[in-house]
Amino acid sequence: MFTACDHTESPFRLGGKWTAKIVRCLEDGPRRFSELAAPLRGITPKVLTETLRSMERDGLVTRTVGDGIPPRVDYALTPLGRSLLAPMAACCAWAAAHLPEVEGAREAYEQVAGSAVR
Amino acid sequence: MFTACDHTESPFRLGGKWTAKIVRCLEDGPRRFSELAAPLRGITPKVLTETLRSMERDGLVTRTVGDGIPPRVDYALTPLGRSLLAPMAACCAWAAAHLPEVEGAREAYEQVAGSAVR
DNA sequence: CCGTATCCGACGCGATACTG
DNA sequence: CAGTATCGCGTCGGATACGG
Repeated sequence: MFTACDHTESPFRLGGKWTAKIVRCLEDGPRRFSELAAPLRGITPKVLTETLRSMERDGLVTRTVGDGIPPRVDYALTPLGRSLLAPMAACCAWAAAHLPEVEGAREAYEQVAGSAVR
Repeated sequence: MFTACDHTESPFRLGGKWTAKIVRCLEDGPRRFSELAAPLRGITPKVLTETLRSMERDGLVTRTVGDGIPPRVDYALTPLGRSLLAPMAACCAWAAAHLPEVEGAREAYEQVAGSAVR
């Protein structure tokens, strides 16, 4: 999703299940691994690691490791990642505003589909 | 992706591979099935049908069937679907503007990862 | 022209358990 | 604390062929 607008193919997609939420969690500053996991309820450490790695790979976040016991790792948005905040906020606002409409449309559609079968 | 911003779970995601492109294809008015398939190079009829159905289900597009030979079916954005254009344009603009950066970051990351292994 | 039917591989995501 | 190691399953997307 959200490749360039000219219908060319692009190898990167921003559509991971958790990506948007992680960006927003990092909006107000760096967060530790466990600080990210807490608000993202239900995410497993494996998936959180995977997602953060791919975001790091794409230049959206940085990963800084502190040396000590216990370990401390901080994740932070890069300027590139920060530039994502505005467009993503627009989409999030859309979702928040129109979720009820979508759900209503779904219910209405189920009615029609259900009656069509019978 | 792009559920409500409050970290609640939501059953709907806008992250289909072709959804965004279809919305933009419909921006300037209704399009027939084949008119959609043409610019979306590589999409199979099955997937196009599936995607359009789910968008119809969510109230984003309408499907109007003309009676005649050959058959004619037009797809058009609903007001709800049209309201998606603005936020999506923001994301598409981001992608267009920052795609090179992301690709650069990927190459740089490959360098590091590759040298780390060896 | 506008789809449907079938089959299938790949990947995303999760559960669970374990480690430096 | 911050991960890694395995395993598994469901969904998404694609190839191909056929139908009204």
